[in-house]
Amino acid sequence: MLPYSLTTPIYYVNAKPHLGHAYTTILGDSLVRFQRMMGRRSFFVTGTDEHGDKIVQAAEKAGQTPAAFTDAISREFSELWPRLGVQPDRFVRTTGKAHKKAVQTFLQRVYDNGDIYFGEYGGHYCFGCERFYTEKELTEEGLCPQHLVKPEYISEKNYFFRMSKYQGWLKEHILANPDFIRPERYRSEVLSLLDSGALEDLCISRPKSRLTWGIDLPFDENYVCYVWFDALISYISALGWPDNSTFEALWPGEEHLVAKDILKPHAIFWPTMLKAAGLEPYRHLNVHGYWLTRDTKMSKSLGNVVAPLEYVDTYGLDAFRYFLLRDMHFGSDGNFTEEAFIARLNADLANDLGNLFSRVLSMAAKFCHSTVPAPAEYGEAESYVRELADTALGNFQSLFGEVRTSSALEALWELVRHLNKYVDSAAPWALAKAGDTVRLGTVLYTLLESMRKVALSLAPVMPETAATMLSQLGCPGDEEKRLLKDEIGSFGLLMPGTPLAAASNLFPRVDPEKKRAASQQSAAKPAKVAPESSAPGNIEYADFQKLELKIGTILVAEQHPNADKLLRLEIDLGEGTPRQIISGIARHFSPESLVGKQVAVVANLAPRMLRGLESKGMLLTAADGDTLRLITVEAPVADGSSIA
RNA sequence: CGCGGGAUGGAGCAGUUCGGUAGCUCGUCGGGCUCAUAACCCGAAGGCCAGAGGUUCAAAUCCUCUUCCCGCAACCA
Repeated sequence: MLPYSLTTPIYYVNAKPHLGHAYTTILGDSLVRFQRMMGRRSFFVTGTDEHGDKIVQAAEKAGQTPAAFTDAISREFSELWPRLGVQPDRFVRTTGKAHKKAVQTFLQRVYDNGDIYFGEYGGHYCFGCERFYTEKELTEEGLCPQHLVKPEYISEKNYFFRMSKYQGWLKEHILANPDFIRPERYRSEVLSLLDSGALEDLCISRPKSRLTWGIDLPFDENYVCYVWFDALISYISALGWPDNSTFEALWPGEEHLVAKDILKPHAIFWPTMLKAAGLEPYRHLNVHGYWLTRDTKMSKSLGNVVAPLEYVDTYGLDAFRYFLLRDMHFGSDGNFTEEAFIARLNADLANDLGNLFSRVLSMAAKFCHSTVPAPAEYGEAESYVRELADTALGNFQSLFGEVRTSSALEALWELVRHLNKYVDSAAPWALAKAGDTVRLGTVLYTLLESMRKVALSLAPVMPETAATMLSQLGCPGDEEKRLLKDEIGSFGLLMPGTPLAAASNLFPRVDPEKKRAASQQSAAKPAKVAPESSAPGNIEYADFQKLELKIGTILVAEQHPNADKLLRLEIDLGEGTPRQIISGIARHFSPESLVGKQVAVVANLAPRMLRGLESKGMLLTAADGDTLRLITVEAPVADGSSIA
């Protein structure tokens, strides 16, 4: 059987890990665990991408060297994965020695093949953004869309990868391999991209005069390699290419897992790069959508992207993993809300699965002294359960293998739900009352054996819970020993006489009302109960004092000339001249309604250009769902009055 | 016309590739059971599948047009 190797993207370390990273990596982990349980040798790679100007900038901002900065953020990623139950076989860093060597070998090889050439790169360069713009990206007047200034046309000598040469080959490859890019919608998107025009060659270098934080080109020491070329090669450098045999063993069985925003580099750059280097393309590019959080639209709230990781602490890791894989249909966007999370946890995990374990183990305790009973003759109902178990597991396995985790879990739940029905119709308590121990044994055995199959199937998604369930069923460690595919068509592995757990409470129900009250309490708590300012999440009073909060009167409010969502405000803070503040509240307030109001303002925020206008401060508002309200005073005060 | 996604019973979604009795979860209402985590089981109500036109024996599904939402990128200090 072919080995299975899977990569997540290597994450760019200019920001800390968030829900999106967590999802991709948990999904990857589950897929790899699944393949392992199907009997395939497997290998799981994740890592961090650490070169480029953005990193240099972010490091400068943090007052660190790029090396120290990337070390720190990279560690945040590598230390997060164990907390999420993820165990990569390799964590690759693009600043690693082996990776550098791989990139240089790769470049040299493509260079020797004649697919890298030295050429002129002309473009509209905006010094504010420190980047080039294409004609299309500029405004109608030919200005930088960010700063609304005329960019300078500069030309620069650079190295180019002859990507255009492989356009025809790539298109044929995608047409000949319908599941090369999946799901279908992204394959279509790539095909239309290829059809829409000639592929341009890819600029793959930056002169050291502009950027030194990168890997030296092997054939010109005045240049470093530019981001994508460097980053994509990590997928093979992680496997030891060009040296060791891991690569030989695993390539080209490679699966890549990415979010839709980086479709183009993976679907177009990467295969053509591989082709140019004389390597086979990967097997599948699996593309998923985004998690939308309710707060995404509300720009004013902070930290909403990290918050979901707190769900792991509140509700448990396995519930979190289950939710992510169950609620997002692969390829589409998904919604992450606490309501949806609790609803899923209660319905699927507590009511269906948890309660099934609870009631069956409890009956086994009452009627069979907590040991596995011996089955006698299977009747029609039992045949149906066995048939359904085969069908459900079969569907689960084929869907999971296609990365359709949501449908796969749904298929498995058909069995879980039926087992609850079967309990009701077979009514073991009635059999016990009537003294029919033979029939009772058959029914309970059928339930226990089916539950074992469910538990085993869930191991890739919920490793901890699966281990608990199997241990309660008297077969601890089976998730390591048993192969999932052997569970189809077999029945009767559980040994009669094996001791069972006396009770089970896998997923306690969550009361949404109480939960909300509790989380509100805990939000209010830290100030009172934990005056220890060193507690994480709290700030020192001195930190608060750094903020200069003031009241001012809005003198002028008008639509930003070049932005839908922004208003341009002039606010009198008692400083003689009013402040110009740009605020993203145009969707919530009409300009007329604001003039004359006294509002709260952060007065000492660093100025920032917004769509061409400078904003010197920030207007404070209260967000209630989608509704915004101004923070104002109960009676008029002098402009410039401070808030404390 | 920047790219893309979507509109299916009260809510959230499958189903659309390859036309053929409209399905799931939650919620609501009625009933059952007592092994269980106020859970589970049975039953019911509730949809002319956004609108208009077309193809077809037959359209949620294919084609054309329209309307309305959303994501990305911009415009979150």
